[in-house]
Amino acid sequence: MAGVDRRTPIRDLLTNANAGADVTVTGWVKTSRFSKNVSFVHVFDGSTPKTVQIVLNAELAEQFKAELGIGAAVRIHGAWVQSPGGEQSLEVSATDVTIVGQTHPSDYPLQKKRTSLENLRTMAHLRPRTNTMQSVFRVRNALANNIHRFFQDRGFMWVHTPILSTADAEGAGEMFRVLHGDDPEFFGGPAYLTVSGQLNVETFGQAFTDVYTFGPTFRAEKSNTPRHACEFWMIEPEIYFANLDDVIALATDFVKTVTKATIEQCPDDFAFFNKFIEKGLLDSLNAAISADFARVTHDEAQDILVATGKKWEFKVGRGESLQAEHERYLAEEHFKGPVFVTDYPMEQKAFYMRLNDDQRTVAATDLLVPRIGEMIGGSQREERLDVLDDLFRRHNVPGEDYEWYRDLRRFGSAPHGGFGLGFERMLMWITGMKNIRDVIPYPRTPGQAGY
RNA sequence: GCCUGUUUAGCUCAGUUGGUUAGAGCAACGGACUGUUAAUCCGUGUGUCGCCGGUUCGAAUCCAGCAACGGGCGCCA
Repeated sequence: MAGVDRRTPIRDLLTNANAGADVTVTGWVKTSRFSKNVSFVHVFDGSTPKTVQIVLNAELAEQFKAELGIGAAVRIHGAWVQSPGGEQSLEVSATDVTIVGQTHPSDYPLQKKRTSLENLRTMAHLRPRTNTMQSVFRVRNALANNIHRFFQDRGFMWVHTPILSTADAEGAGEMFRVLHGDDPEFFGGPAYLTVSGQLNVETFGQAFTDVYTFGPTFRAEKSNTPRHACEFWMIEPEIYFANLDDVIALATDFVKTVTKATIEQCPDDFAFFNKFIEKGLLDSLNAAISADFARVTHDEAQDILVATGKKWEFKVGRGESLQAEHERYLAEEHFKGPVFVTDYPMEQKAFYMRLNDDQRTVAATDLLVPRIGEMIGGSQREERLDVLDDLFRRHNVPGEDYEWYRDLRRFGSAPHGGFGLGFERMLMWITGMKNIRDVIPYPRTPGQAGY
């Protein structure tokens, strides 16, 4: 039973249309129905949203009835046969049943019926067994894989930027302090968990041309929203000999290619999301990735908002900042799809973004998408040392803390840019899930890191 | 950080102007029945009404405090 042939994944089994084979299935009971002559047990193993139907004769049913309730771990040996039932063409006619791990339905915290996502968060150890979480995490895996494949196919190098950092002012948010119990000076000073790999990856971009990061990142902000977590994964490509147009072209290619590949790989999971999580999800995703992404400047976006004549909670107009309500209006109602907003006022963006010729705006862009808001934030970086120093001053950032970053502008500087994409936000966009906590295996939010 | 809501059975929730033994659906349990598909039918209520005080003859219900968990906004991805 050990080794490579220890089981047939249910996903593979269900694609085998040839009846007659001897098969072994391992997994957990999803539901079971017993009667005098014939009984049915549905088993899942995580390889597919579908279950395989196991048929038991009266003798086996009598023997195992008490132990085949929801949640039990089982190994079933039997024949792969035609099914008279209406909802599957083949099924396993069991000859041997082994109860590998017992459970009792009356104690089991999950039930055959619907359970709220909120309640599931209180049992992080069991929620992966539910239909929704099964689909979410299969798609999370496929999305991650497709992201790597997108970059690898285009010759990008994956750079493992550090998790620990002593830089405390990267302009991307509050940081978690890392303390060594006995030695506060372990790193020669305060150390923190990274809020972004972008500055670090630039070093490698200036040596390998096209690079990206893909890893965890940490924000110590007490954000209490369905879109924020203290620990999340981020993708940050950085390309050299490139300008903002190249960054936008890359981001467009990225979103379209990766989304399309993931939908194609997980048809059953997307059918589930489309039916139970977000009605019309597939239509809206397919429409988004087959149309051109809109593109407007920050000034134009503000003009659009002013022209609506709507009463906004926050002020609109050139020079004002785009709030969530504005971003949502632009993506959902005005452009009805993803839209790049470019050329933000300098003071609204990070110090490293490239100053435009108007001396007022920077070559930055955010990609706004329906339901999510900001999914990507990117820019061309300031490659001119004198201008960078000026930006340090204007942003009140101590340039002396970034000598190594300034060095990059001294030794073979080249125009470059990139973007940061919140992995979970993209996952929410393609699955229709409404809360970031429900697309992370173990969500970390303020007050919540138990397990 | 600001604003706001929820907390009653295993789950999802109802519970009137404060009133006697606290309810429904589903789950679970017992039984019947069926090539069934979250099967169906019959039967059974399993509860510190989040916690702690207060008001009252009487509190799930009113008041104060606390806690947990959500939602909106900000910060951002």
